[in-house]
Amino acid sequence: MTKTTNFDLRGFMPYLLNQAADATSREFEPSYKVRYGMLRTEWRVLFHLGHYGRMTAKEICDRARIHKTKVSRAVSALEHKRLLRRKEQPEDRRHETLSLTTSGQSVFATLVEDAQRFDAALMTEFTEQEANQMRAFLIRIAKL
Amino acid sequence: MTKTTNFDLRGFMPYLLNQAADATSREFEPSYKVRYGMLRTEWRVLFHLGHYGRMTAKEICDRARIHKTKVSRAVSALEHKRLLRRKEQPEDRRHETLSLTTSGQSVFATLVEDAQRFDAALMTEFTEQEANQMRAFLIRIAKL
DNA sequence: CATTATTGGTTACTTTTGTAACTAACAACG
DNA sequence: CGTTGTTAGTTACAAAAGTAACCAATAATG
Repeated sequence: MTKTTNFDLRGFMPYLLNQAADATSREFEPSYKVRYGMLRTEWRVLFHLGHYGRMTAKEICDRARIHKTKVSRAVSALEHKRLLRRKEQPEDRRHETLSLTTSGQSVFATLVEDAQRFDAALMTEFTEQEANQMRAFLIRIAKL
Repeated sequence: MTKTTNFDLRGFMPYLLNQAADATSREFEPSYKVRYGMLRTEWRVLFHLGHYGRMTAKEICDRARIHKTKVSRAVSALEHKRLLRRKEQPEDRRHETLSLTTSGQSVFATLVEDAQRFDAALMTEFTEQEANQMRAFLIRIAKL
């Protein structure tokens, strides 16, 4: 006897969120991958530093909710690309403050434009009100 | 001179979608991981078979938008767990139809309950109307 | 202050994913 | 029919992510 359920994946929020996240992320990926050989985590770290200014790796972990090993790897990758600089804090030598180099800032500026263009294009099909509603919803879901 | 931009990640849709998707998926993961040692892709394959009945790996790839190698691996994992059965089609021996075993069906039934419970809990903070709006939005974004 | 705990960060090792090349079966075309 | 192309699916190898153990610096405690 084959038991039939009425459960549909297309109503299951985690599934829908993943599909939507995947679709948009894949589409946006080339923006940083092709030109700068960056990985998603690197992009995120760059954006946190670009937006919030200098901060420590730990702060990035907390704000962006990325595991410290991922951040650690992204930081050294960005350092190798000379987009970011570390500076050990004399008052607590465990901390190192991270900040973008000049070239990091200019890459950030370019990528910001790409991101804004992408987001605008993505949202053309929605009203401004819908878009804001969505953002509010996602922020609540993600408990950001 | 530190150039300040007004770009905020918290308004960038791909970022928000990923944060929300990650948050919910991580929370839901134990449901299939702890008890059945399943991976996310395995869960998805199981759910496609559970919901749509017997189908081929290719169909799962297309519907669920999962790469064929991932599906291939998930299928053999589920097969090893005796949750799924393959059957070669005589009219075209390249195809193999997949279907859940009895035990696969009962695992599916249990997991459906978990999923429904999880989704209900997740959505308590939202009105039914909001939830539906969200789903509609995500389906459009994901072009499902 | 010596010992233990905690914290920021890295590294080694394992698991999972992505990419590309491959096999086997069938289809299409000359 | 034989060659070439396509399709479903697997496998081998490389890249990335997760986990846990680790190191060095500081904080907390007896």
